[in-house]
Amino acid sequence: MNLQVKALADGCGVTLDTVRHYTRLGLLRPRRDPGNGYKLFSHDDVTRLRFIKHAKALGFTLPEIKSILGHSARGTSPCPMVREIFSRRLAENRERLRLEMEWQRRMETEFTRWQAMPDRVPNGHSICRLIESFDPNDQSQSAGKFRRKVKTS
Amino acid sequence: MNLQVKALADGCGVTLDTVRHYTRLGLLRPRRDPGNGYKLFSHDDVTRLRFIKHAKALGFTLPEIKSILGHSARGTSPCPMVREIFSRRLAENRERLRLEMEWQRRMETEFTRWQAMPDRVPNGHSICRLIESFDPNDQSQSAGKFRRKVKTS
DNA sequence: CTTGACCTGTGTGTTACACACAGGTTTATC
DNA sequence: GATAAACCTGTGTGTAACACACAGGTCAAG
Repeated sequence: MNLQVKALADGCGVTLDTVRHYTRLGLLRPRRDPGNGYKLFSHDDVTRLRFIKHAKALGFTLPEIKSILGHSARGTSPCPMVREIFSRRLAENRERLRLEMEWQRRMETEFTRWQAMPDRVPNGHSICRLIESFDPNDQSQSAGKFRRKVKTS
Repeated sequence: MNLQVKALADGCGVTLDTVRHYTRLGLLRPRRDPGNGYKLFSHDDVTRLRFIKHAKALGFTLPEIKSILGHSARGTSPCPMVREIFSRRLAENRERLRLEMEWQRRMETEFTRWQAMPDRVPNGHSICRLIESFDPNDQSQSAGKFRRKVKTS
């Protein structure tokens, strides 16, 4: 079985760039066609790619998946590590969601307040009154994590 | 007022790298010391940096903030745009949080199921039974949808 | 043999910084 | 005044997980 990038991608329902990305990270290890340097994937890579899809759907990161694949290649059971990572991730997300829900409520309130405020033209002291009138003073930490990508496959 | 990077960062409670980062993005526009090429920030930059902190706490992205600062520099009121972006962000986050909460419940259930499963050593067909036993209600993954083999040139 | 569709690898951009590094500047000591 | 330590600087690179752009190779049709 000698699949080129497109064949593997189409067969597994991912994009070309995804296959290329995983290859660059070392999650897939294609041979190279000696003639043209093209990547050639085996059936083993199909198994790996499907596994990666599963693991990603569960919230594992690519470095974590790489580590799991490493265990697998060395013949040791990755299951304990998998449970541990997953458990930690669940706890993290539980806490993160709690904070974000709380923050969301604050922001909805803030927006309501803005609706009653007039537009102002900026001057030397002020750039946007709406934003500047927000007082982040609270026990709530800086919200750098507020926006974050999520896949909902 | 000629503040170097550290003075501005300390004065506004951000890291050196934050100031440097905003400068690289064009959110701050220091002059340069002709002697040594060091960045020199004005009081105007202090106002901007404080504004950026506020806006970020509200969930605005740096590109959005840059756009708002542009409006401000041109003397037009950024308030309508600010309300629009903020409104859209609120709706996005509402939906995102809803989906994430749902997903989180599924994952907690999945983890409970895993606790009852035995560890297995990987083989050619399986990498980790736990992960592979998860069914993301997805499309079937039958083996017949790969293309023909590619002849190696 | 040439056109055009299709395919390939690699390089770069995305978010918001953090970190590493080599080198310049200021301060403390002798 | 010289020197070493402490402090500061700019720039380059890395992070997560790809998407996009681009130049060039391959292959069937005409």
